[in-house]
Amino acid sequence: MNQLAEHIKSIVVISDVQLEKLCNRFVEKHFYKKEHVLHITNPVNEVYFTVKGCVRTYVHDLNGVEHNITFSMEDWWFGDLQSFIKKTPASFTIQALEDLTVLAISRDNWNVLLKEIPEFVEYTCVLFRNTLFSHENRILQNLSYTAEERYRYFLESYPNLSQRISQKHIASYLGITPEFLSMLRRKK
Amino acid sequence: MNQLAEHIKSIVVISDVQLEKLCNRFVEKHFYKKEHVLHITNPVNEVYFTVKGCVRTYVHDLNGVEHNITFSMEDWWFGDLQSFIKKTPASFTIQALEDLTVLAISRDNWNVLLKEIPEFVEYTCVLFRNTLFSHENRILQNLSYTAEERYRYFLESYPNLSQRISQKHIASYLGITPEFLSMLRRKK
DNA sequence: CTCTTTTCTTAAACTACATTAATTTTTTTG
DNA sequence: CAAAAAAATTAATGTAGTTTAAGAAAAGAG
Repeated sequence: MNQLAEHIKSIVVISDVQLEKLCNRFVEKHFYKKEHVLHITNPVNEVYFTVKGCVRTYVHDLNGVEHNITFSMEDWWFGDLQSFIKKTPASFTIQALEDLTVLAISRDNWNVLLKEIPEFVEYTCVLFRNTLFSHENRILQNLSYTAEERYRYFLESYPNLSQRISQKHIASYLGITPEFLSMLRRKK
Repeated sequence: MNQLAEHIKSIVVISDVQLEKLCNRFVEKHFYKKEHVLHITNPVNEVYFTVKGCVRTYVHDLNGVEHNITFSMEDWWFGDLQSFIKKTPASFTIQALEDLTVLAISRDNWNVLLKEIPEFVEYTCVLFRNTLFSHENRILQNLSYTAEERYRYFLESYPNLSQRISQKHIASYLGITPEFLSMLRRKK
């Protein structure tokens, strides 16, 4: 539970008492590699903080092709936020890419924390904002950069991730085929 | 000033007294068509609520080519949020595409409202979340859809915008050349 | 450790979209 | 309203990235 506490303290000022009240609302969960944390069509009642391992969040397009939207690893949050908040069915599928330990928080506990712990409001606001900013940058990159430039940027930004995730999945994240990524890598 | 008040009331429950205190922190500003509301390299000290007109927010890539990131029109917020919050230099340029009336709020007033009016915190949180969700959808679309599909989706989502904005700018938003968009339109 | 499955690579043919450049249409401005 | 400037169209040629298919390498399972 300590890892979440550290993460929160790195973002907002909060007393240890409040921090403990906060952390008590989370439940540790485990998933095996390849297991689904969240499956489209299921209701979404939790979001997750990653303690150990990594996951991919993806969608199926109209032709049934999978597209990786994002990866998450230690100290990152993940989940289908849109469905969690709007109470709509999941639109993403989330799969563990390694054996996974997370801290899960239910919608009810989430709402309790928002009401009772102002620091949690602040913390989540900062998280939302940062996510929003990284989305902005990603949209911008898709418009401005070639696949090769996007790949190089991905390597720079997430050097450790690229060691842990198969190229097939990286290609899908970049919006290209694995074959083309393979060609880019050879060129280097 | 009424228009902003209406917009806020459509999102959060708030008393008329609070609403007036809130609205008083905004200043009305005018820009002519083609004028820049915000220019890269300038400091960012305001964000804007659109009363009348529309704007485009864009970047220059490494080759100097412009890419439209987003359009905003009546009842939409715009600005370089990232720079506004982090106090970094602007990374976007924002240009009026029509004669423009906005309500501007300075960083100082923004912070006052966040402290004094809890409903404003709630309101901005909802705005951030919605922006985040629409960014998510856009990233997803860039990965999954062809230019033609993205164009059709744009037309459906913003039928009035497509009447007011030149195709050159729409093409840039979609990440294609005006020539190719022209070809797609002929095919229809 | 072997068999099976999945992932990665290579290469040829193909397609969505870019580039260039000329022409027409629309918008802006004096 | 006429001249100039900007935007839109068309068409030929070029290229980044896809598709298909086959073989090599790596990972997973018994």
